Amino acid sequence: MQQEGLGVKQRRITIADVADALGVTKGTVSRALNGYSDIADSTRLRIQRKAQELGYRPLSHAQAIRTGKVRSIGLVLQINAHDAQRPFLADFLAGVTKGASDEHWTLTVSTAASDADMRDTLTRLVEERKADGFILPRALRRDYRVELLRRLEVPFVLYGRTPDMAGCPFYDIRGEEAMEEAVLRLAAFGHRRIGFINGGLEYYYSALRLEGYKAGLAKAGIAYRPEYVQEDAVTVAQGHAAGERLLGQAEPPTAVVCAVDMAALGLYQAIRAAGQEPGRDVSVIAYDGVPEGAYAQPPLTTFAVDSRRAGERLARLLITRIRGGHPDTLREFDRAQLVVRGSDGPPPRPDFTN
Amino acid sequence: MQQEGLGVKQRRITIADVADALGVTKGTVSRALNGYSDIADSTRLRIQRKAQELGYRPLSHAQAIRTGKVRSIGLVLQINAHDAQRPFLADFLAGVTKGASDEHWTLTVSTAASDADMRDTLTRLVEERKADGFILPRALRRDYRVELLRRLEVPFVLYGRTPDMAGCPFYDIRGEEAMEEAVLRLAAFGHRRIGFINGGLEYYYSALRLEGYKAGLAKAGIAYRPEYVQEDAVTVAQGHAAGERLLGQAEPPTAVVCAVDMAALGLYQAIRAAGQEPGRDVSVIAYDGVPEGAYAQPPLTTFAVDSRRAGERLARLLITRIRGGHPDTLREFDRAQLVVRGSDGPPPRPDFTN
DNA sequence: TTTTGTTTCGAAACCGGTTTCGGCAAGGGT
DNA sequence: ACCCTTGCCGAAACCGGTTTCGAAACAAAA
Repeated sequence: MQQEGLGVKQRRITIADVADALGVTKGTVSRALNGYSDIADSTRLRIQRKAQELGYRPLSHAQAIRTGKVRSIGLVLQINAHDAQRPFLADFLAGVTKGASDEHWTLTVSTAASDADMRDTLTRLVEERKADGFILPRALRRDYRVELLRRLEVPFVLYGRTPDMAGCPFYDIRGEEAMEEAVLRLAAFGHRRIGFINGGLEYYYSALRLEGYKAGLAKAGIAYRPEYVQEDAVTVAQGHAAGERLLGQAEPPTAVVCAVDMAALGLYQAIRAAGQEPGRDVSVIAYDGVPEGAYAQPPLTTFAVDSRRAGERLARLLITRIRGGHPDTLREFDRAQLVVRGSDGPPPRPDFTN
Repeated sequence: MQQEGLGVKQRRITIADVADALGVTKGTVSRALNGYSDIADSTRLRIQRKAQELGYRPLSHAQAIRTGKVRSIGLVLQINAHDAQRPFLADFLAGVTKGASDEHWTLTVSTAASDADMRDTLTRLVEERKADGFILPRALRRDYRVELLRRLEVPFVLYGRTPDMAGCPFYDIRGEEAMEEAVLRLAAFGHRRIGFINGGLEYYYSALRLEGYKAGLAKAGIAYRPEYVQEDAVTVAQGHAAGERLLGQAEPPTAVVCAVDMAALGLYQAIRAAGQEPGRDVSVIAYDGVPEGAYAQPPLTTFAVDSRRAGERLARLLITRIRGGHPDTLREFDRAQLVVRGSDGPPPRPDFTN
């Protein structure tokens, strides 16, 4: 346990120490440890053993000066007011650092307040070689970060999808499947008037989730009614407003699917303001799995995403990409997990209007 | 591999380029740019100008190999279930990266799931020189991270205070002042039975805030009643439970100060469960300024902390510490900002019991 | 036996910076 | 006129690794 006290501040074990201990040269040690084929197996074994015994760990920034690779994952977070990713941030970071440190990589994070800021930050990190590649969270409909990094020939991996996915590694959770399943579940309860509150318009996921909602309606044999769809609600306030627009109609929905939990919490307020009770008078199924949903009244039925796993998978994908993996093989999907709580059920009375 | 694409991928400007352009040696350029005194001012100016013109930026990891400093701030986040810091994480990170990048530093973040994990992660980052120093968020009553880094002789700066502050740089917000002010404010409204729901016991801030609460009582001339104090509530659920214990008493408080917003939101539930209305029957003042508080019914009166500023100040303090600043001069305080919303006011009827 | 390969490793250059050392020239004192 | 500083900068070593090049040792082929 690293006692080694009183300020002696013991010198690190360098590659030269390992070489000297074995009577070989630094070059031999380096090649042995890096898997070059011109090293006898017996020698490689001796060197690996001794390195292990001495506790030798190469300094990544010393390697970087020759190789150009610093073994670091870059992550630039967009910080804006309506930021639905915040609740998951800690879990997401935990996942990324897990995936990174398993391979002895590290995570370099920065933040950007605007698109221009994002560009600058990315280019700066690339120019100063602070990261070998980037995880791009929250894929946009038209993602300028992708264009930038492609031009700079810097590896990246997307969290989410974007229309033009050619040669673009990504990890994503099929939110559209969840939306479809939500509609079908509500239809099975007997709902026929099912609304949809969508998430952020600038993100591609909102396009996908809308498709999922429509697919669900189609499978359930319910006609699509544009007035039942509200776009661009990612906060409680926006969900509240969207809910008011939905419930203020002559023939309001008896159930609403929300693309984002926080919007659903706002919808709760709108439902109550209309003198009704969420879950009893209006069913709600949402998506994300934020902790607040579990404490809401009634507890929110939702499709939970595993942000930690997402972070870990993204880190792994990026690392193999940087190591030369072909982009088209680096694509991964997961499903959101339905968590049944108390906000959905049969409609208050059977509905024959549709 | 590394096919070196058809993109010209122009070579970086190195220190040698600058030197050649001016007919001087690398050493001269280096010393000029790093403020050595044995360089003529005229030469220094020429070199600075040319470096600027060419867009030369030294590679921090190339510098690091000689200097041992990578110009990176380390941040290891403890990830556990009852994590009150999550809401602020994005803002906090934004602040830290702002403070860091202003000085051309970067932020290396990692996570730890347990104390042992935290130790390992810190030592690993130190051994591999991934960070020159650390920001330690959430100071504990007895902070083993401080002991560890002291022993390793690695610079750090604490977010919060800890009992033994000798030679320990820190930034903190005086939560105790806020608690005191909250009590006085409630007393001014006419409350005499003021409860207190404290935060996480393992953190030193809870000791301080309890003192602040007591100081407020003393100033208001109200006797301290131990049964009015609940400890260790940082989540909605814990706040709910603490609220039940408070309200279940024969002579329940008419106002409650909460050390943590999330606990206050739980207290709301307990108040309603007791058939009363928060803000009208029981006043609540809390601390943190989480966004959920603004959307709660009634909106929560609270002392908001500026996490972004905290992150930025901490980054600056750490950097000057690493540059040799004396620890005892690196101490900074801020105040929390009272945000008056709708959860506090006069007691329902005057109280003469005390 | 000589030639030709192979395998394996040492020697040294190299990456992009920093830092030490010493020498030259100008200035100051006597 | 001489010595001694002092200011300024070039030369070269150095940091901890990686990578190239070539040669020694041995085996296989001629």
